[in-house]
Amino acid sequence: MNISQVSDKTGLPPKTIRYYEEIGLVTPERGANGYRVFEDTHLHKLAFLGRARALGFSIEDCRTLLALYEDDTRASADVKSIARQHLKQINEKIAQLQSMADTLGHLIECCAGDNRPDCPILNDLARH
Amino acid sequence: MNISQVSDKTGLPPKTIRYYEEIGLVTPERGANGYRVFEDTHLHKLAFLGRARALGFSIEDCRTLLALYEDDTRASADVKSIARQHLKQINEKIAQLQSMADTLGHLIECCAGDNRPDCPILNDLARH
DNA sequence: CTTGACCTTCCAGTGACTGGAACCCTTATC
DNA sequence: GATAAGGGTTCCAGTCACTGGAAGGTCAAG
Repeated sequence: MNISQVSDKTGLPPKTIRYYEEIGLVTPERGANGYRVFEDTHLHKLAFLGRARALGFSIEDCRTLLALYEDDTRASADVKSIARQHLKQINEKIAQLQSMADTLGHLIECCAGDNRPDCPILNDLARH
Repeated sequence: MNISQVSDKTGLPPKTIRYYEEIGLVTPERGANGYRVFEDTHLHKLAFLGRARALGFSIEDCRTLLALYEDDTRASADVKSIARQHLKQINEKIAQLQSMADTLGHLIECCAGDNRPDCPILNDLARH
């Protein structure tokens, strides 16, 4: 399989696939012409990576998850621990964004949004 | 005022203040010794920037907001428009993170987290 | 034989800083 | 006057996970 077929099947851009090879997440062989040759195992791994990334896991988490996936003697506790930690960070991020959104929403409501210069948003940013 | 005093008063690290100068957000004079000399106006602008960044505005948005702030003939509608657009992006990001969190939370609940290898989290990531 | 769609590598850029090295200036103390 | 601590300065590299683009090799169809 060539890279564009893998791209189509996994939804990952070719650039991303090459990048994943560069950082050692997949290691496809090369054909006589220098093209990467992907096997089903690579396809499978890349799809795994795509889904893990879609859940927001960092590349390093993905590397660990992939290693755990390949390790028959893994403990599910290890996977769960990574996922829990990640979920915690997501929730913290959500809280932070929500706080921003609340503040912004309030300021926006207070702003007339007309052609006069008075603006509670700027007033708040400039508060002394 | 020297940079560390400005840092103390604004809460911005000196590195960040230098960076803001580099990209033209503030333009302090220099003393005979080459040190940056900050006036109250700079302090004020930097505090403004700190608060705008804390609300998640991009540097380019901050640049625009600062320009609007300094423009007596501004229309509050312009400020409101920037804020609205930003709020929209925040809300989109929250929705995306919330969706991740929901999926992750479900998978975590389903995972025994013991020393056996069976793991619904990995199964989901590896689904065919 | 040419065209167009592939593939390759390599380099640079993204955003908003952050860390570190190497070096200069100021102030206080000995 | 030497020295040491604690400022300040510049410049370069690194972060994260790609993404864009240039320059060039390969392949299949007409």
